[in-house]
Amino acid sequence: MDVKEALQMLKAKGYKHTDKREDILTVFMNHKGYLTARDVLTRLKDRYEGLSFDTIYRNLSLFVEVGILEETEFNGEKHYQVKCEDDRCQHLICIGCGITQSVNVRPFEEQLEKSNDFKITGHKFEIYGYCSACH
Amino acid sequence: MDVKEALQMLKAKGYKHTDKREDILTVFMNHKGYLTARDVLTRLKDRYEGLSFDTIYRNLSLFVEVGILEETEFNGEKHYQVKCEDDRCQHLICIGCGITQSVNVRPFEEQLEKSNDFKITGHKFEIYGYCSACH
DNA sequence: AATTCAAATAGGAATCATTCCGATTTAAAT
DNA sequence: ATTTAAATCGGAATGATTCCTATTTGAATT
Repeated sequence: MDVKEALQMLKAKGYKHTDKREDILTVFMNHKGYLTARDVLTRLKDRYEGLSFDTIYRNLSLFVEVGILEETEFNGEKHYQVKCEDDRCQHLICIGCGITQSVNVRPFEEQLEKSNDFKITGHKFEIYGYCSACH
Repeated sequence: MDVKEALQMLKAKGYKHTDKREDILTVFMNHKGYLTARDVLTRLKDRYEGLSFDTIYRNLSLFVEVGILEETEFNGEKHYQVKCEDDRCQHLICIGCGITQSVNVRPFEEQLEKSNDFKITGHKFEIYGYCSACH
């Protein structure tokens, strides 16, 4: 996905084009990985003197809603990145009652570490939804 | 894991036994799923008039450090539950630079939904660690 | 049973991310 | 050029979490 495509997705849903909106999208399209609202503000504050967190957060939420970005939380902050197309999976957490069901994917994780040259220090493996009792 | 075992883990590391500490552990051992600090306070405020968030959070962090509980964040809050023994896995996030590597586990997720009678509304699939550039 | 001292706690202030709100500005359709 | 809803600003409000200082407590020791 590129900036042009993202802007078209917004336009298709009736949202206006603004310079800030485009620049926020550009920041994400040129970055591989997660960014926080503060990261975005830091990258754009020179260009826009009075850019507010309200504007950043409002746009980030919009982009998630429209399907341009995806959001996750860690280290006490929300983090955003361009949405990946291929789905992934996790550990079951009922958002109705909090009941969890776990899934053993350890062998898979061990293989990942070996084949990706990545030193694992922690993990998060969750699926949110409704369990049978909360449907 | 039960309360007695958890208390022994604490004692082994030189932490004192307190009634509050034991009651917080009991709350978790009797609950299947995640709880927030507020959830714990709600369950114990009748028994302990002036129980403070500081005490709750200090103990929750200690329990995570010692390996009794595990922590995750969603909906803007930290959530805790008794630590699971079997590891799980995710999506790679370098805690040095934020770079991510994704893994397609969609077929696995589809099967989970069918076989667990669980309606998936969202997911989180992440592994924290260091990528090859940040070792 | 009394003493001692580091650990634990209470209570409230401080911090930090995020959201809210009223006033103002802007995009883009007319 | 006009109009109007959407977008933005700036700062206040909120809510979770952490910090700080005085006080209390567990449990080891006398």
